[in-house]
Amino acid sequence: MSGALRQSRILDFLNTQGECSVDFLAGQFGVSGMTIRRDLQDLQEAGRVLRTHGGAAPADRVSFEFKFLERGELNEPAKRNIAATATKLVGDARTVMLDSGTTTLALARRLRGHSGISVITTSLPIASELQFCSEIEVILLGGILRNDAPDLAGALTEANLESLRADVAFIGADGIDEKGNVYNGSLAVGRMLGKMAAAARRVYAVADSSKVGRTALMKFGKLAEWDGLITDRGIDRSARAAITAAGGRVIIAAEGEE
Amino acid sequence: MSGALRQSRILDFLNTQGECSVDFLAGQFGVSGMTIRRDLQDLQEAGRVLRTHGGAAPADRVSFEFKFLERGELNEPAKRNIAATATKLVGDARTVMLDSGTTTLALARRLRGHSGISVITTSLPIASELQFCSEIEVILLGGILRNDAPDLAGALTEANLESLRADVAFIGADGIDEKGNVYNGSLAVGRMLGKMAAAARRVYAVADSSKVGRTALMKFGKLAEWDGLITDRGIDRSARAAITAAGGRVIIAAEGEE
DNA sequence: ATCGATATGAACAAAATATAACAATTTCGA
DNA sequence: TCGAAATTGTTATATTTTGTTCATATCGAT
Repeated sequence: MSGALRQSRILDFLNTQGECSVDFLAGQFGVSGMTIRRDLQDLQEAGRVLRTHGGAAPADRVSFEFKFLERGELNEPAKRNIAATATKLVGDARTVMLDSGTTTLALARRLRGHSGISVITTSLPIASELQFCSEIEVILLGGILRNDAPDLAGALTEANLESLRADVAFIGADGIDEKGNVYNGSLAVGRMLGKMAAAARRVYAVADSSKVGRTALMKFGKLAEWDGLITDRGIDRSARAAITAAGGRVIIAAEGEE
Repeated sequence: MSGALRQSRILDFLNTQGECSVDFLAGQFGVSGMTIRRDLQDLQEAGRVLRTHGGAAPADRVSFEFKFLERGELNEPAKRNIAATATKLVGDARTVMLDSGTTTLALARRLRGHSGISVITTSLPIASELQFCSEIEVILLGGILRNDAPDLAGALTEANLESLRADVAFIGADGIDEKGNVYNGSLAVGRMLGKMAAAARRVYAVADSSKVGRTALMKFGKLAEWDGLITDRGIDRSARAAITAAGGRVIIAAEGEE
């Protein structure tokens, strides 16, 4: 059993039966007390348990997690650069809509500096990221929690979008073709994103360059009707030219922006 | 066997039986540990597995945590008993509304066993708790994320409740007086909970006995119009008699139910 | 407050595991 | 068939993890 798994199990024990002694945990896992102490120290530093003399107690807070498959690295430079460029395009908008996704999550992190803005999103991680920013109002759109991703979609989400307006929206794309059509891999999400785009005065697509030139299940928008695509310099030259010719604006994220 | 196929099988192993050691995988495929390590490195870079020392875990997930100060101990026996009793009262309801709070969170954990039900909630921890139960549909009501608690309220939440109906609702109370009036400490949340109660066929209040005999800022319901209050045996005898006389039903949670 | 018992963390040692470099093998296209 | 490229195995060298010992700190009961 790996250390990470053992630590996770220790949390299970603490959460189900309250305080546990080091000796008890050592016996449960067949390891020495020192190992348990080191585990508990890690967990304490992460704020997940409270150390007591002789053992540990569940932290005096409920922590919960939203997990999702990490498609690409959150820290991929391209995504960070795209997020940095997108942040500048927020400008003086007071109301920002954010689609879910790792790029928009990186963008949300950068919004923490801004104050007095409202963020409207379907993404639980984004809501999590901004929950303690007292200067930012987070509005979560209602809807059905998807099984494979921590975000919301469905009829309720769409209905909510009908009654909201934003100054700017940043929407992720699973694919963008040469004509500037924007695609999503899910029918339900694509339909919802179409309404999100319709509810914002300015709309930007965010997508790393690998998405350009690909299509996906559902077309839900057109760059010519939006305000731009923010992507990285890896974009294919001819694809870029074709999109521009079709009326779309392509914004290349500057590199090394932090 | 090709490398790609082997990597795909490795994912199968990890997903079906959890953490696997390098040696185990090497034995399964009849290849050296080095080959497995290279496979795992590829999979890790693709974000599909988590490396651990000695093997890999399927927790190929990024997690985001919501944390909030817990007012009472989640592990307080009274709350667990109340949750256990409430679970039985779900009966054959297909749609369950859950207020946010530690008691309802404990109730949500018990619902994981049920299949084919829909859970409607304003609580992010509850959504988190149920997100991987594929048999349970989680509907998160939209709304404004509160700064001091991981749940939603506001006009959007109330509007969402207008369009939903549930078989049963469990609603936490900050206070319950002798006439069976149910109170909440926040105006916005109280108003929202009034709508939640109106949207359910059966409604139960859940509150540990310390809340009985107290009032709070806003009255939003009346036990006489609901189906009962689930509390623990610590409830004051005269308060219980008064509530019953006023037409409220008091349900005492059995102890030691796990 | 004092004492004995227990818990703790630092330092070190040992075992298990990872990494890098290189050799051997296989694959695939011309 | 040949040879380049990719894949895999082997070996030697780091790195991580775990266990043990021991001086110090902490707790609970007088």
